[in-house]
Amino acid sequence: MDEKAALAVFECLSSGVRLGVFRLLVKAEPVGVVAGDIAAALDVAPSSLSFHLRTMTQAGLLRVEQEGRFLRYRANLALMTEVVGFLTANCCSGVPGGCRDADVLAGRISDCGASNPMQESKA
Amino acid sequence: MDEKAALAVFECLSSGVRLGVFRLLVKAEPVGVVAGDIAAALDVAPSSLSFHLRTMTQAGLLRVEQEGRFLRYRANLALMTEVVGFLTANCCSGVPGGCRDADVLAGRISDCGASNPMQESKA
DNA sequence: ACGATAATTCAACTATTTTGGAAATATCGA
DNA sequence: TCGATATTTCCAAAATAGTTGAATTATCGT
Repeated sequence: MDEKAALAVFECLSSGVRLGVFRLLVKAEPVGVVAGDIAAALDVAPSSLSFHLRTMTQAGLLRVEQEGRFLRYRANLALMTEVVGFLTANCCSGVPGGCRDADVLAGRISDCGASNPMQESKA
Repeated sequence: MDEKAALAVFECLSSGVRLGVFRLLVKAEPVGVVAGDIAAALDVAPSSLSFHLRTMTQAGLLRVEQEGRFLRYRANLALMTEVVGFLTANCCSGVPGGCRDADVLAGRISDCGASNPMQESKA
C-alpha cells in the first residue's frame, strides 16, 4: 500500500453517495448487491451511481462480477485493513507506550478479551 | 460516531496535502508539530495550509494547542479507531465467518499471537 | 430476431474545493 | 514601544468533482 492507493481509498469514502455505497455493501457481505439495487436503495441516478462505482472499483474498494446483464458489487474489506496499517506505519517512533490508540488500531497491541470494544455507542 | 462525522474524517484524508499532514503528525506523536514546520515539511503556502488545518481540526482529526505565537498540532488517533468501528458496525449480518477481514479490523476476533500482522510489505 | 431491461459512456453543465497573495491579529525579544 | 515572526482570515481566480439526460452496449425472455 502506497500513499497514492491510500489517498484513492479516502477519496472514495469522502462523498456521501460513495460512503453510502460502501456501507450498504459492507452490510451486504458476502453476497453483494447489483447496481440497480444500489441505485434504488440510495436514490441516485443510474449514470451518477455508475460514475461512483467506477471510481470505487478502480481504487480497489469494490469488487465487481457480471451476472448476465447485472453487475454485482461487493466491498473489499481487506483493503481497509491495509489502509489502517499504512496510516499507522512508522507511528510514534521511539516513544514506548506513547501511541496506544495507533497500536490497538494496527493490531500490534491486541485487545484480547475486551468485550466488543468497537460497538457503536447509540448516538 | 455518526455518518456525518465519519464523512468529515474521510473528506479530511481525501486531499494529498491533508493526508500528508496527518501522516506527518502520526509520525510525530505524541509531540506534535507547529504549523510553520508542517508548511515547510510539505511545501505548502501558509494560507493554504491554514485552510486545511482548520478543516481537519473541525473534523476532530487534529488537536491544536497554542504555544506563544506558535500553534502546535497533534493527530487524534482515537478518532480513526472510532471511524473503523463505524465502518464495520452491522457488518455481514448473520453470516458466520463470512466477514473475517471486518471482524479482525474491528477487533471482534482478536489476532492474539500473530506477529505484526499490519507491517507494510515493502512495495 | 425483437422488444425490454441493466448498466455504462459521453458531453455539457453546475457546484464545490483549493490556491495564493494581501491584510489582519497576536506574541516575542530587545 | 517597535520591528520581526507565526499564523490566520479574506477574497477572487483556478482547478476538480459531481450531475444530468441522451445515446450506447449487451443480455434476457419469448
